[in-house]
Amino acid sequence: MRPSLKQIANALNLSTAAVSKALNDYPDISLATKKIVKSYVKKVGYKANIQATYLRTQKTMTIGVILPDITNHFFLEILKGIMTQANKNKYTIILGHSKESEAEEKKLIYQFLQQKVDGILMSLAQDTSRFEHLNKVINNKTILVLFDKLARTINCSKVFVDDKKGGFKATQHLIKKGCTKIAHFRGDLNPQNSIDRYLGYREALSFHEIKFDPNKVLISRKGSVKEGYLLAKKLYESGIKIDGLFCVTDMVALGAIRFFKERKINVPNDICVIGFSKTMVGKFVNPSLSTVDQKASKMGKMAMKLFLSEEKILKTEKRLENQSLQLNTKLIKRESTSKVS
Amino acid sequence: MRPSLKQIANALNLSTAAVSKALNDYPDISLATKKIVKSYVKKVGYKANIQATYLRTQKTMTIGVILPDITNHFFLEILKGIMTQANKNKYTIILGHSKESEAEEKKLIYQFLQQKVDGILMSLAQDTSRFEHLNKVINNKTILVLFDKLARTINCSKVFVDDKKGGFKATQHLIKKGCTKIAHFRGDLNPQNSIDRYLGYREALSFHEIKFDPNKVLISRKGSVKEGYLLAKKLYESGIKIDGLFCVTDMVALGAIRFFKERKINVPNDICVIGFSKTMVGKFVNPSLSTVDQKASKMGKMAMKLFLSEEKILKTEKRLENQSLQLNTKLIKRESTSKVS
DNA sequence: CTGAAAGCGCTTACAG
DNA sequence: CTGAAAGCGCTTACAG
Repeated sequence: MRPSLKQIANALNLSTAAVSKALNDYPDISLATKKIVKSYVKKVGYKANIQATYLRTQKTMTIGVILPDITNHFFLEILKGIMTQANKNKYTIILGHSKESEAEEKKLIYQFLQQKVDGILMSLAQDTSRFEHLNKVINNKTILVLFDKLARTINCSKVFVDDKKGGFKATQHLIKKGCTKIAHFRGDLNPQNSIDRYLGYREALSFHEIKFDPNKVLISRKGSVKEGYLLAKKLYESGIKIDGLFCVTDMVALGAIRFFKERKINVPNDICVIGFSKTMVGKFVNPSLSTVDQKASKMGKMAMKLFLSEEKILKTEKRLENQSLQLNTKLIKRESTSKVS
Repeated sequence: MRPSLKQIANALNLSTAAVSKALNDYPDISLATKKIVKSYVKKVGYKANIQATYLRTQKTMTIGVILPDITNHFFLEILKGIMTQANKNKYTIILGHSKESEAEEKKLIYQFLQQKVDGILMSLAQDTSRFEHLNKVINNKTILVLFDKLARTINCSKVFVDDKKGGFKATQHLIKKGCTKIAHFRGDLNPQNSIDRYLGYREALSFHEIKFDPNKVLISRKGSVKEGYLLAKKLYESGIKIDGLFCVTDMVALGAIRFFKERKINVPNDICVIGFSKTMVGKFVNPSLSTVDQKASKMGKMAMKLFLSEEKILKTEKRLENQSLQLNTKLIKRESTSKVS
């Protein structure tokens, strides 16, 4: 059994108050007693009971993290970033998995609030369209940091990727490789990310004075390999000719490439293909897949840093800053676009 | 602000004791009051404060999970299994990442014990060779469940894959495809898993009366793609001829295949290759990779179930059962072994 | 069937 | 500089 404060106090012939104050470096305790207390505590390995401490201080040193898809490599890199940063600052992570469902997300948030987490770091589920549960967090004075999938209208701190610039980079890369008939398999109309990637695509076209052709834009609802395959097929059978393709995710790109292979269309020589997200697989497939890296681990790190910063402001100034942070993407050039132009 | 027990009691003109008992279904409270209390509580959305409850009951309804590698898809599937099962039973998961380091693992365990988790579910770090920290968990009467990477000697509940049978299946599959000169890139000598896969390999050979040739067994320390490549190269340059290859992980197999491709050695026609673990990539590469599925999600589910079962036994009989559970693997046949024999 | 009281392990205003 | 006492929000033996 771990010793209690009382036991320490008894052993040292001090009051629990004195021991507690010594441990927490109160200025009104003599240096001598502090030394005695600290060395004894170290010896017996005493640590304050977190739950008991909470009852007085209302701080649990716990962060709730909600991920929409726990098997998605991108979110795991984010989680890794969060955890590394959290550990450094003595925070504990409790993990929730919304499975892309708004209902699950809601449940998790209520659970976290009940557990009195100091903050919630999360990415919204695909599903999420109403935001009362998020406002509940804010009204509860719990710090909320949204990362990646988020809604601009929510009043909290945010970290997100500059998807528009990312889409621009991807498209421009194709243009520089000599592509002029560039298709785009975009994501669903709802999450901001896919809209922004699409806007980046359009901007790159107009910047390089290539006429936009709505027939070359198809929508992938789930962003899956299968959809990529089917969209490529649809485009091919419609007779529209292309020499470049920018896909909203790596998975969609992989599906498209699979279709092109079947039809003996060479990637990259006949069609250059680029994805988005830098998933694990892209490096191993043949041809290896060019993509846009979102720097997931950094996103996690920044989300946690935003939390820490907000926490500090909250403590000293009793208010929140609600900072927004936009991260840059990085173009990863690989075989699927390595045509000599 | 969430209401407290006291506020509920005041509003209902009852004592806090009565309200608490009603909520926890004590038999000595009238059905009528229970109804009143419960409906009121539901209306105002009261939930008992977890930390305060803990102080009395010593139950935190929290499970600590330690993963050696948080970006490894296999562990994430396990985590998914654990979480689904945990949620069903109202448990919260706090997550630790040991990064394959014994020191980190130790720290996390001490942190979890301090946080008074009800149980710890973990897979050992590659690094871990001493077990005091695990014994500390056991002595602390905290339930310990080890999954996947474990040490047989530790006195706790365990879930693991039947690696030997898995290795047997993989090797036998090659044999059935007509391979007779089968190499094995095995894992390091330390973790039990790679030893068992190796033993399965040997058993399959001897079962099918193929002479074992130690020169066909090479060791991959880290199980990486690069090592697979280098081992394949080494074997090739040594002049030893093979027509089948069983690798300790999918990554090693991928590396080997990359080398064979470079040398225009056809997989599967010249050499059949099979991996182990069913990583994401295997499905997308060309040729797609045959492998042995470890059913990670089931492993997580079972780990959590073992915990629940131990918890029940601990509560009623004040002792632990320390159950061991061995899971079966499943052969996944894909292109890398689809030679017609 | 219900309530008063003690106590889980801490922190902190207050008194000295 | 140190200690006695109250209290955070619950549960539970005990009394009635």
